[in-house]
Amino acid sequence: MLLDSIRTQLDSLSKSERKVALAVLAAPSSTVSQNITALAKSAQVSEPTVVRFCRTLGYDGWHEFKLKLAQGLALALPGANEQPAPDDLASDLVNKICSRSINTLLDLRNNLKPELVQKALDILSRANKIEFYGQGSSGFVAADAQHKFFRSGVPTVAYTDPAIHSIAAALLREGDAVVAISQRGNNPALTRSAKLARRGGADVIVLAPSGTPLAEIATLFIPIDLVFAIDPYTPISARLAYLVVIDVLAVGLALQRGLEFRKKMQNAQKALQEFDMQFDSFIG
Amino acid sequence: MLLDSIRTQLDSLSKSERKVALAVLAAPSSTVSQNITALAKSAQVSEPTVVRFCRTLGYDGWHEFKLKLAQGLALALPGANEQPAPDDLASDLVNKICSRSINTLLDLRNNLKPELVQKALDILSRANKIEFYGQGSSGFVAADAQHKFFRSGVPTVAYTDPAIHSIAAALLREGDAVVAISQRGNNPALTRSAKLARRGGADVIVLAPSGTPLAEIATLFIPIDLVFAIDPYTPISARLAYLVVIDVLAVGLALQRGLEFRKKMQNAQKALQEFDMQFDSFIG
DNA sequence: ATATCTATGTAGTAAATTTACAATCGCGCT
DNA sequence: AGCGCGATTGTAAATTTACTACATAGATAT
Repeated sequence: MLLDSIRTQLDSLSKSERKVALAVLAAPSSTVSQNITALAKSAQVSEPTVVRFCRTLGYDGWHEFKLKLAQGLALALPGANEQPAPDDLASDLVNKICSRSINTLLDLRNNLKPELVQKALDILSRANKIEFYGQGSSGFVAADAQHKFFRSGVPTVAYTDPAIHSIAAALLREGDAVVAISQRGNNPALTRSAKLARRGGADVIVLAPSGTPLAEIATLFIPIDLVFAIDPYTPISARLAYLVVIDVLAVGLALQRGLEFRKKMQNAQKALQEFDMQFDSFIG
Repeated sequence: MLLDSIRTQLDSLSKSERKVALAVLAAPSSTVSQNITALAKSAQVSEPTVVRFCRTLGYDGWHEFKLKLAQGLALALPGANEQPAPDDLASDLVNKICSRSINTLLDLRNNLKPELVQKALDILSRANKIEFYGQGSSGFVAADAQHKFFRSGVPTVAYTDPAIHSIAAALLREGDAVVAISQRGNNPALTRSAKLARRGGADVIVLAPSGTPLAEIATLFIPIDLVFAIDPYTPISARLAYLVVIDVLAVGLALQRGLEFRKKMQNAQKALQEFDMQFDSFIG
C-alpha cells in the first residue's frame, strides 16, 4: 500500500522531501486529517515542498495523495502505522479494541482450514440432531449458534449448563452431532459431556485451542488458536473468532441444504416482520 | 458503511439534501474525485446545500465527508461484499465470511466517534444503575454486554423480553442509564421502553443505525451504520460491530472507574479459575 | 572560482470551502 | 383566505487552502 511505496522510494527522494515522507510515515492517520500547512510545519519544510513530494510519488497533488492515503489507511493492518493520541482514552480504546479484533479475524482467516470446515459441514448435514455445548463466555457462543442455525432453518439445541449438557450428552446416539465450544479447551464438565456423547456413538465437533483435553476427544477438531488474554482488561476478542466460525458453519450448512431451506428462512423473516407490525399496533 | 447510512437517512433529509444524497448514491466513486462545485451542479443544488448535507450526516464538512466516503469505497472494493454462492467451496466460505467481518470492523474503526464513546462512558460512570435492552439478535448482544460489564466489576441487568423491559423502563429514575441496542432501530417495543426510560429521567444510550426512530429518542446516540443483511443467508456480521462497541464501553468503563475495579476483576477471574479446578476434581 | 543546475523557500494567485445574510417556501393559526 | 413564523435554500462575500511563479541558496562540475 501507499505507505510501503513511500518507504521504498525514501532513498530516491531529496532531503526535504524525505522529511515529508518521514513525517507522513510517523503519523499517517493524523496526516489525513491535517491540511498541507500542518504537514509542512510538522515536517519542517515549506508547503510547495509537500506538493512536490506528492507529485514525486506520482499523484496529481496534495488532494489526490491525501485521498489515496486515507483509502490505504482504511484497509491497512493496524498496529504498524497508527499511534493513537495517548491522552485520549476514548479514541485510544476504539482503536486498540477494533484493531485487536481485526487482527484476530485476520489470523482466523489465515489459519482456519477449509477442509475442516467442509468435514464439519458434512457431519452436520448428515446429523439427525445437532446440539451445542458451551459454558461461561462460550455459553453465549453456543446460544448464538443455536439462534443462527435456527434462522438458517436448522433446528438445534444449545446447552450452557454443565449439569444439563451432561444429561443431554448421555442421551445421544449414532447419527447425532455435538458441537462443543470452549475458549480454554480444558473445561472438565464439557470434556466429560463430550466423552459421553462419543460413547453413545454421536459425532463431536470441537471448537477449541489445540493441545487441549477437549481436542483429544473430538471426532472432528477445529483448532482456534489465538493469543489468550492475559491482561483482564483485554477485550475478549477471541470470542469473535468463534462467532465467525459459527457463522461459517451456519451459512455453509444452509447453502448445502439448498433452496428449500432458503425459502423456509425467508418465511421466518417475514413472520418476524409481520409480528413486529402487529406488535406495533398492539403496543404503540 | 457510509452509503448505507445515507440510504437509511434519505427520509429524514430535506428536499434539496435528498437531491445531494441521490447524486452521491448514483455515482459514489466519481463523487470522491470531484469537488463540491461539481457535486452541487450534478445534484442541481447550491454549494452550501452540499455542505449542509455533509453536516446533517454528522461530518464536519465536505472534506471529512469526502474522506470517509473514499475510505468506505476502498473497503467496499475488495470483493468482500459478494454473497457466498451456493456452489462455493468451504474455502470460499471461510474467506468471504471472514473478509466481510473484517471489513465490518475496519469500517467501525473508521467511523466510531471516540467523543461519543467518551460521552457514553461519562454517562455510564455516573449511573446508579445500568440496564441493557435488546430483542432478537440484539438480545444476545445485550446479554453479552451484561456479562462483560459484570466481569469488569460493574453489575448491570439485561432484558431481552419486550414485556419485561417495558416494565423495567417504567421503574427507572434520574441517575439511571439504559443502553438500548437494535440492529434495525425500528423495534416499536424497544422504542417505547426507551421513551418510558427517558420520561422517568434516565439517560438512554442508543446503539442503532442512524435515522431510525430509536435514534431520535436517545440522550446519546451512537450510530452503527453497516450493511444490513437483505438476503437471509448473509452472515450477521453487523452483530460483531455491536459486540465490539460493547467491548469498548466495558473496557473503557472499567478503566475509568480505576484501579479498585481492576483488582475486583482480577479476583473474579481468579475465582473462576479456582472454581474450574474444583469442578474438575469434582466431576472429572 | 565560476557557471550551471538542482533544490528549497517566499510571496502572490487562484480555487475551493465555508459563513453570513437575504429571499423564498411551506405550514399552522387566527 | 390572509398573516406570521420557522425552516429551507440560494447568493455573495470571506476565509481558508492549495498551487504557481519566481528568487535565492546550495551543490556540482568544468
